Amino acid sequence: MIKITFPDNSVREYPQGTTGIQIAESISPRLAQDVLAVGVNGQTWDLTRPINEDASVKLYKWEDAEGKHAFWHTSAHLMAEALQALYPNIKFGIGPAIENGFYYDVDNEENPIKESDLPVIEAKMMELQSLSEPLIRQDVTKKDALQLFTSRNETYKEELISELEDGTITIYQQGQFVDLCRGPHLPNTAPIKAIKLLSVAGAYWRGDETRKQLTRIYGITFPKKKMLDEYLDFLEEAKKRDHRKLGKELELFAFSQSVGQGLPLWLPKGTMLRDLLEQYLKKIQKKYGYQQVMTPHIGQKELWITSGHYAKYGKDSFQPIRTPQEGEEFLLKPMNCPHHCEIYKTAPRSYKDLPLRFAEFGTVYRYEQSGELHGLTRVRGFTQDDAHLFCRPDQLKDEFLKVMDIVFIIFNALNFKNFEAQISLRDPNNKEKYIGTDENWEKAERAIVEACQEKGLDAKVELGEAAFYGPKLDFMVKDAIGRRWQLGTIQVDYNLPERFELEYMGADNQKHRPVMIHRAPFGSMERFVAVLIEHTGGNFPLWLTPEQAVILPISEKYNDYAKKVAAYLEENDIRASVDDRNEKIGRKIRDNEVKKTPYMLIVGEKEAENDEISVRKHGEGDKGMMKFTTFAEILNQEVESMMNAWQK
RNA sequence: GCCACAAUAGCGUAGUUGGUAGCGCAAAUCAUUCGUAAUGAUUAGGUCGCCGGUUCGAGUCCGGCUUGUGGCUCCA
Repeated sequence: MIKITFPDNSVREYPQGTTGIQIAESISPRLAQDVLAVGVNGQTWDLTRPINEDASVKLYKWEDAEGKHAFWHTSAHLMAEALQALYPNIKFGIGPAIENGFYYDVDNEENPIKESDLPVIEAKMMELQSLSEPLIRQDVTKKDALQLFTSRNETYKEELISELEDGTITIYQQGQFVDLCRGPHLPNTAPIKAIKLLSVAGAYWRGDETRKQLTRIYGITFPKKKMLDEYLDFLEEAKKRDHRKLGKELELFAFSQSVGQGLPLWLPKGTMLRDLLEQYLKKIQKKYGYQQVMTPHIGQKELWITSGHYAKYGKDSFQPIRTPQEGEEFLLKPMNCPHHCEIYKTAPRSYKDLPLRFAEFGTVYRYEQSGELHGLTRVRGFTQDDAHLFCRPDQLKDEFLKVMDIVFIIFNALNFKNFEAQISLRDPNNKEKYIGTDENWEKAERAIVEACQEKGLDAKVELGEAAFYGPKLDFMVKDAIGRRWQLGTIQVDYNLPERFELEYMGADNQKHRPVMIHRAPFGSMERFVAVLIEHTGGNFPLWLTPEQAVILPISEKYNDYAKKVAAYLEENDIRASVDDRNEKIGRKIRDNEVKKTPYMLIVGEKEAENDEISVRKHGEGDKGMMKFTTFAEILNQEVESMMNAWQK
């Protein structure tokens, strides 16, 4: 007998070789039906794999990430089985479960899979699923595995196997389909009741641009048809929050083919929103000792040769601007750091002057690959809420922590609760990609890791994701359909101060090198606004919304009174307008609900007599009458408290 | 940049064997002067993204380009 420990620490005895599914059956038939995989001493196993020693066991259902993972991984195999049945010469790459569903990379050489083929593949999957074929796990030697997949002409699998260690190789078979696979899987395909193949895409083999591009087929499956319908509904709903759609509907920004790809035009309302965000951050930065600076949009090419950016990005960027002067070349600035370094150098600095914090909403231009452009989140011209902090080494951690505070203030004000933090460090195996000494890198990386620890911030560490001049701490927020975008960023840099020969005079009367922090709490105004639109669905907080109130006269007879109210509100810094169209009140209300204006102020005979308004709140309805002066006071108080919450 | 898909009026869209473009909203005009999610009528608006080809004839078929969408790669 073996002892099985459950998550609640209860222990039961089972015969040696008991499987996860048998354990589930011993507890309840319902559980046996719902269970998808089993955790054995922290590893996820197949339900049919015998457990031969004492173990702590957790049964995973659909609600558990591990359960979904096994479900979707098996679905990927089911799709592969269907593909093989339909296209006998198809070759398989990899086919994992992902956050929402699964994919398989395939190579159907002469006849690549197209979107129009998906329904046929789906139908075949259904057909095979109805057979409820078992997935059979088998340990194999490297030799046998190579032989098996070579005989099947699976060249991609051969490559994968050749890199594996003998004795660790397992294969899974269901029906005619055999796959190199670590597992775990469902016992059989029976639970996969609802199937939807979503899209096809090109994907480079092993993520390497220089290698062959395979066809990646994305799909998702569920144990119930209803769950699939709900998921598809969710995707439909998410489309309504797409910032590109709302940006157009709410007249925030636009693109023009004549202006160029990835070069957004900010419309009046979008500009208002962006301005308000900038003012908010400026106010915070002022409190935190920043000084605003302004620098030109271009600079001599030599600036970026000095910084190292030209060597790394020069040929893939907007090309230099020439002048009538032979040999003179300027670059559109792709970042603000060199300019800010030059500001630092305008005066001799003393250790007493530091830290210096130069902030600028700096517009930069980067020639992103055409395929990368995406709404406002990835553009070729954008404005960073940039600042560069120059400090003494002993001030670094404190400065870094204060920058983190600003990021948290911003995220908090806009209700970004589910952000993820990522520490991006050097790839230790690929150091030639980076500039600067090992010593400086280690100092910088340590500073970030320690700052996160001090703040109790649970940050994921990613190797190889650092900028070429220094490590960074990034804050990522998801968009409406779950794509992650980097917003705030904080970077520690020992390298640029050296390249620009920045100095300060220490208390010891010796010259020292300052440390630099690059930081942008929003990241870029464009991307931040994009993610904000998707988070709010266009229902912006009152302090930020371009139009806070609209006055709706019942008929044209009350237009003059409406204008009087509007003038008062404007005098009191409230953004309001009059809807004086010749329409019925019901129509005006509807249109302004659709425009998501927070307050509708309805005025007719009753209101005009007493300097009153009828207040209607967006999404809530009629709030009754009040003096318009009272309304202005209440609204301004609300805005005030929202904008100053961070100071408490 | 690569793979797949798409592009019809300001916006959203119909147009299924190729036969000369509809609809809704918005706009303009007129009537109506209205009390909490769409008043009615009339009018105007389209070289069907661009260039080329096939054809008696192309929104529709073919090729190239541009722009966009979903991914891959990239992201200072």
